[in-house]
Amino acid sequence: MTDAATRRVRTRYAPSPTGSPHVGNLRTALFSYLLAKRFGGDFILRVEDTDQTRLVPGALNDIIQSLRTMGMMYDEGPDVLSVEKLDKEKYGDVPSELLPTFGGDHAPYFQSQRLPRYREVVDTLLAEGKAYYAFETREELDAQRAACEARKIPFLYDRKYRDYDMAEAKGRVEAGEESVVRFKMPLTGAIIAEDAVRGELSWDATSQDDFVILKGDGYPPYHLAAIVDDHDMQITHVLRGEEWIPSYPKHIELIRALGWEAPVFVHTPSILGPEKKKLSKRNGAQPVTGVIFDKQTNEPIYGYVDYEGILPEALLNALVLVGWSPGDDSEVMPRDEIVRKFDISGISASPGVFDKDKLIWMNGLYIRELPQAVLAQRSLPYLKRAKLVPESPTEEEMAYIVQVVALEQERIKTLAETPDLTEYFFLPLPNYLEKSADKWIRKGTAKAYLSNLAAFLESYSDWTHDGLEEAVRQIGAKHERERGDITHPVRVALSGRENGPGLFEMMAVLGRERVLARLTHAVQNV
RNA sequence: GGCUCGUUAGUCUAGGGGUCUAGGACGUCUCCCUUUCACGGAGAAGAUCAGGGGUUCAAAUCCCCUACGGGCUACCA
Repeated sequence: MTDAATRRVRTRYAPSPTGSPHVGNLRTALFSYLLAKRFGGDFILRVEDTDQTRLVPGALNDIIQSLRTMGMMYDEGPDVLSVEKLDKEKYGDVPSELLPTFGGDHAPYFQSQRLPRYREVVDTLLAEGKAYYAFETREELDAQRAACEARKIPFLYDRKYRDYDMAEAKGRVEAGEESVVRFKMPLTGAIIAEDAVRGELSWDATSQDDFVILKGDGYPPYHLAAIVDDHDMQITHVLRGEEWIPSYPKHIELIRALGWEAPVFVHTPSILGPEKKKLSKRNGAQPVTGVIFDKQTNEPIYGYVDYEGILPEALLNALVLVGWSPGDDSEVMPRDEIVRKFDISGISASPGVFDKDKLIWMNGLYIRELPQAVLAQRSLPYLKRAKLVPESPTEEEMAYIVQVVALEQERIKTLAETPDLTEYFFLPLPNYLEKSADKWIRKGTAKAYLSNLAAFLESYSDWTHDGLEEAVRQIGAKHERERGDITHPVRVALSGRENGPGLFEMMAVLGRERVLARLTHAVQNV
């Protein structure tokens, strides 16, 4: 058994802070997180910020925020101190409450803060004749590429400096000439590497070229940095999107040249948008950042807009099912069950479309399982945003909110639709749907019935579900009404619409004052 | 164009040579429950397992070809 198989499992999520994560990114993070947790190992967040020109302020915050929201906080990664050192102009700020005070033993976790180490590795490669300086300018390279494209032949770097005299090269570098360092890839033969879900992958060496491992600006590109860090941070399993497969031969050759042991590589299938294209911001992938709730009080801590009112636990459950299956028919699984069942063998090789409908269905399932008070707390940001409830509800107002939300619980599919579903409970008077008013209030003898009911209810004492049902049915019967003819006019008068919770529990929650006011209003003004 | 990965119903998936006349879930439709909607329950439609060749007594499952789709093809990640 190899060392890697017996070592403590350590996985990593290594995003580049060039944008907010979307479900595709997050799913890769999730798989990494789950694998680590499955085997009691460590999940590491490493920030791949070697391209300083593409940094997007706020991206870092969103990356950390989304991990927190999803309950997959890293065991090692950026901490308060390392984030403080960052240029806020370029990275944006991250609230320190979001960050651990101590990042871990393998700091720094920002590649931009690890430059000396990369330089060291590059120097070793240079000294061993496994890499070389190259002096083409970007413009020259671009011209070569363009020429190849024009002739419709594949462009590969021509390795002009591969055998260039090292002393001479060093002289030019020391003289201040701009240069890059390139890695000597094998010239012939097959490059074979193992992928944990696809098996053996193979490339012909002639399809590869000598890629850059140190850029002109002194930063390493991904290929070098990731390999060095994965080694230094003792990563045992690299889970990354399948878009990395083409550069896998570069990585494996680098690892071999350095004499290191390779981690297990797991290329996860892409998540596709509805157009069957890989998910990206361009085809409608929305960033996943979320409302974060305090564990004790369930109060929202950060006012983020989340993934369309989706509960993190539902998103996690729905997401894990794209590209992974436990092997049996289970789908709705609490997080600890997912952790228990997660394994590389269940990861599929084929890309999948993320099914929004199924997510929403699953979210409804999770919402129905929420205790009423928790559901109310989680709906609160949405209700506040819609200005239906005050910024700081009193205890009494909160109690009403809980009752209201509880009535709609089985109808709520996403938190975002809570305001629409419940607005008539909070508005002074409901917004009457024309169609519903025409059908149930303005037609026939409905108004006489409603006005009679209002009069009766004014002095009615049994203001409970059963009591109210008794009262309404009694008055309804007097007007020779049956079934829907009894309830619908009342329902529309009270809520302005035809659909909603059971009429009598609705009346009980609304209370006498609101009920009478609305009945009267419906008779007189609708 | 080159390289590379993939291909089971609209979607996510199970299955890895015989038990597959292909199982589950979302979505769709029908019915039941019911004061409405929803929930819940029962059922239905929907897949020649991309196509074609092999291998085998036997293939969704193994091999090859083709088609289609994705990805990569930077001093981006």
